[in-house]
Amino acid sequence: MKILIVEDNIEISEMISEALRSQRFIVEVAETHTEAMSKINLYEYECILLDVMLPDGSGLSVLKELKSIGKNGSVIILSARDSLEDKITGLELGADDYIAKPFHMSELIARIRSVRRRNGNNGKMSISFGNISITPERFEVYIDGVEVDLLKKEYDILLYMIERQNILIKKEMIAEAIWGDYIDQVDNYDFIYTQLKNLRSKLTKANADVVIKTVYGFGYKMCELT
Amino acid sequence: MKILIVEDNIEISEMISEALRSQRFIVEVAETHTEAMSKINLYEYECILLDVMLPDGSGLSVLKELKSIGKNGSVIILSARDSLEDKITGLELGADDYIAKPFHMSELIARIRSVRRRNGNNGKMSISFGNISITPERFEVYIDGVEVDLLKKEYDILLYMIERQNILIKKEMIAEAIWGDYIDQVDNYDFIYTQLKNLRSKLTKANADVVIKTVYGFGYKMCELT
DNA sequence: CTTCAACTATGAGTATTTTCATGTTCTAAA
DNA sequence: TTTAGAACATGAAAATACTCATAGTTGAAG
Repeated sequence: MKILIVEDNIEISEMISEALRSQRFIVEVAETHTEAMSKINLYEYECILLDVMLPDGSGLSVLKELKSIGKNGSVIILSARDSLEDKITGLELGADDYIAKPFHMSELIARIRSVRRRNGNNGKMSISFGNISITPERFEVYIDGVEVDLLKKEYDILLYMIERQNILIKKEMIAEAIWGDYIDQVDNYDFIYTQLKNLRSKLTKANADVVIKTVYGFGYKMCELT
Repeated sequence: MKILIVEDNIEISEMISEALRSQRFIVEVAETHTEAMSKINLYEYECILLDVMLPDGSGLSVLKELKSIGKNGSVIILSARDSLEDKITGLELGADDYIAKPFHMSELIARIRSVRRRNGNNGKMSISFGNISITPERFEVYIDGVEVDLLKKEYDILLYMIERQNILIKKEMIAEAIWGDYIDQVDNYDFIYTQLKNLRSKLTKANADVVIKTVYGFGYKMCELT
């Protein structure tokens, strides 16, 4: 899993590289439009993280050029501001996702994994946190190597939270991600409480060393047991 | 409320569809001038979102052609740039509104609603076929004016099929539309058979004058009772 | 440090969805 | 035209998801 970070600010790219390397990604960095293009021409990257602000041109022009020469690795746009304009232009040019700075590293990692899965890149990737490991292609969950039976909704929630490990997750986001449209303006979240209760109890019973913390008035956070 | 998005960029059209579907609109997408015209000839759309830049001709020519054959659904022009010519030409050709990219989804939705209101369709946004009528906003189904209780999956399927009335629908499409991704490679369609059985029996019990025909080896087709 | 209202947890009951076993219909090939 | 196998239908059972009533927690206001 080779990733190219196109970003002129060295502190930022270092921070990202470090986070990704700790997740066993192989990371390279390009600081300019020119450098990015020459690297892209020389090597294959499975995913490219593209800053929109570069010293010698917009990252979007890299994207454009990249698509015009027929490269098809996944591209995630990093934008300094939450600019809808960049987002639309980026997606229009063929980017796979968009993330606004500042972002949590784990959110970025979640996006990278999700983009990879969407693009069907090699089917054997598993995601893990603590002693929990998930194989999204097979809908299987292991804790300490032992398979755990989860119901579909429980599985959906667990996957969603593990992809966002250590991040505060609003209840609304969970509802939207797992239940989708039908959950527009609900007056209560009983269905989440119940699913979470059951999920938690299964995780505990299987001796998971991660825990779903409640953040009063906000949502939840999946953390490692200290 | 059926909406056609005429837009060649799939990322963008998907972003829009998703936003609209979450608002209970029924959305279809055409990627080219040709596809757009054939869909418009086949079905009635209450609103058409028209990108001005298409691979095989300007969206404006779709608009022109559409007006020349006397279709009167609302049309909203989506322009990649804030181009005054496009706006003027579009409105001159009979578009109902114009919105410049990038736009906020909420703005687009507001425009659609406003256009719809202007065109006098206020409030009742319902889809019907034979004596069946559905109010997607309220998840209600009426047959001969009498409300019929359907379970959620039954409702989903009915809505999906009514939207595609008189069209052959593959089982796979139903599965994908109603059950989503995790149905990928199933070895049987028992769940569809069962849902269909229950839906059919409810429709019959309520004296619907439409019927779900089976097309052996392919799927189903929703037809009016002859 | 109380109090109160909003928020969350939980067990049990209810409803919905899926699976299963079995029977029926359809189509292509003999 | 017969027949075999796949596709589909169906009722009932099993699995899953949701709702409800109730109880416990939290944090801000007094």
